[in-house]
Amino acid sequence: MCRCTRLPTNRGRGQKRGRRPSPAASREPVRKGTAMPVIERTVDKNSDLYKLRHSLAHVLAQAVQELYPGVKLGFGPPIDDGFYYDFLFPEGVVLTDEDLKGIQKRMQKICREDQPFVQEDLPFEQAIARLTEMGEPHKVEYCKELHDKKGFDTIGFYTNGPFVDMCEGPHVENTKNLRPDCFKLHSLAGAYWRGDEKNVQMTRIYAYAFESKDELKAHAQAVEEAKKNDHRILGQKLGIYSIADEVGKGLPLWLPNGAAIRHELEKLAYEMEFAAGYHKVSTPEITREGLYYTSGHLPLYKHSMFPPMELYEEGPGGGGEGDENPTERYYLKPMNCPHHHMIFKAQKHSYRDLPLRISEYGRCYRFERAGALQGLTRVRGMCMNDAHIYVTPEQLKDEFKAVMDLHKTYYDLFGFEDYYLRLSQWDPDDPKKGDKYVDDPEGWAFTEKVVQEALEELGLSYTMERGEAAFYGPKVDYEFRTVTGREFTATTNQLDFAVPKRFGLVYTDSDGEEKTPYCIHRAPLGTHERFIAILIEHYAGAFPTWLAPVQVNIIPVSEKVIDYAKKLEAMLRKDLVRTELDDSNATMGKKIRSGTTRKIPINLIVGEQEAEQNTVTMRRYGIEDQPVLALDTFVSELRDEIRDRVDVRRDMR
RNA sequence: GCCACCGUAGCUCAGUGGUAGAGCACACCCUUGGUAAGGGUGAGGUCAUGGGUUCAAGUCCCAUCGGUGGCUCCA
Repeated sequence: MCRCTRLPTNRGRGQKRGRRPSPAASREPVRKGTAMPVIERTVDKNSDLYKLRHSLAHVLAQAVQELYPGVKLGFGPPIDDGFYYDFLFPEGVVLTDEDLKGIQKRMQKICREDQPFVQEDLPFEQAIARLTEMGEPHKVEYCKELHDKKGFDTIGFYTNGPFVDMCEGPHVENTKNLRPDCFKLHSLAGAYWRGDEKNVQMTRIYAYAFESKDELKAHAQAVEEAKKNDHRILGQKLGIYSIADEVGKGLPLWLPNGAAIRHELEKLAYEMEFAAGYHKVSTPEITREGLYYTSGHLPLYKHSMFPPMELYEEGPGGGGEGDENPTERYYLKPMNCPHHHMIFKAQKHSYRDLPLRISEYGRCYRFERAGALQGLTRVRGMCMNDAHIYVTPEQLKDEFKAVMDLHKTYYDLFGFEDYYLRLSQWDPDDPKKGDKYVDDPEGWAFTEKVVQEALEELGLSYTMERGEAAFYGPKVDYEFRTVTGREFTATTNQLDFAVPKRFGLVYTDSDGEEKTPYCIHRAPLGTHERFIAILIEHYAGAFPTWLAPVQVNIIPVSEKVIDYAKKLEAMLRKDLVRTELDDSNATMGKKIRSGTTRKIPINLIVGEQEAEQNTVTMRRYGIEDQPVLALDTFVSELRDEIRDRVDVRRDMR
């Protein structure tokens, strides 16, 4: 991509006009696209911080036991920014946010006491006896597991004051080492025992904890600050999307500004895919059920699909109560792959056609559970940057690598740095593997080797997850964290050695034999919904010009120059630049403020001087200097900036 | 789906049982202004929805719907 031609970024240029800007205090700060405050992801178990958090978790349990006799304990580990503890409260006791204050107070009291942490190891039988006597059924269960499955002969316990917990440690020496002002209980949540929703739901209390009061305060502030970049806040403020009860949860409405971003992403994808030899296709959003038996979505994926639309002899809606047998069932598509396979099948293919790459920004609908929905990151209706690539075994690795390269091109363009790759493989030792994976150990061995080699040949680092594969093959996911700290798979590259066979897809090889192709499922721009959520947060709502919903805002100094401003607007719009003219009856300062708070990348000031000299004064978002540019220079350089998708503020993010 | 909390104007929020409020945004008028909020006037709400308690409910209770934070699940 050419980056040599670009509009001046205004930095280092001397041209300034007018007064100095007013004091910064009156301004909306130009936010950086920061993610969550930096958090230690893996705290060393012997570090002071780990001991502190671990010990405070015990103090929390101790305080809760004192205040709510009869409470049962679950797990209480240190986490990234503090710790939590899970409790099962006696029947009828419901904890609310208000109660946290009282618990925190009791904890602080314990911290002021002189209670040494004393460690002891008990033989397994004695440990069970003690936990049983303590009335801790969950601890007993876990203790047995440590013994039976992990071979522990002795079990560790820690005692401080009146409180005893089964625990491997380590801890601080004494509760008085725990500062009462460096932790804060901040939220309550339901959590299933051992993370299994078939188990009882316990009450989890979360806390922040740091080594000093200042760090705690800084963390709480950073969390507040990060929330301002939340795509749900900015999406509302910048008019990107809206979710209306009347339409349905998880079904976003894209406002004009959001639709403009979608348009740019689709244009980007089209250009990249066209150049890489993809063929664009289009498929319907509803489909007869039979296709999903072929694909295996029914019944395997049924829980994530909207229930079917049923047709009866007498027409849609049916012939009434007695008419129980629909003649046809249609489903909203949850994925595009079955349709793309049908497109492959619609024509006869030779090995000469391969790799055959078919792509579509396809709309899919999934019945996500209500509690899982979240802004744009988790929705029920989505539009996916999908493509399926059919290849011979020989082509598989290179094509998989080409998709990884495409990812890299996109990620470099956006300047993404804060993400990681996750390689998901099957789990041959999973007792339920028959339900989760295609039963073809050789296929798994081959494709996993291909994927791993591809990653290594490209020199990419990744984490490996056993048991996280798709049912048809291994995959590489690109994982992101939102400003609120949630992790999401943004984009994906998957290998499929099973489904083409189910569909009976074949190509004629050079030897005249019909063979089944491998398939790569890929979505390097993910779905519009999740990807735009990431972009909003990444750019803190201040998009580079090519992606910005409104690219140029024209601010006439007075009505005297309205004709010049209108001419300018018409000229830019003719060039397909998303331009607005602020001809409202407001002062110039007000218009600048408004253009800036809307994070429009370029505000143009035009007054009598500009009109006379055929120039514009360019005010870029987040950049102080304001050059005066000849009109044709501005237009041609803007055109280049947009065409080359240059992000002039890249180094400032 | 489960646990906790929340739902008042387009947005952000105040209003703890007795005549629905503010700021921003919006409309109109004055102002024609050279770099982050000029002034005035006005419109806008069955207080999410439906029941209940009460002489009286935005306020108390119940249910439903929606949102937030988690758990589970996932692009």
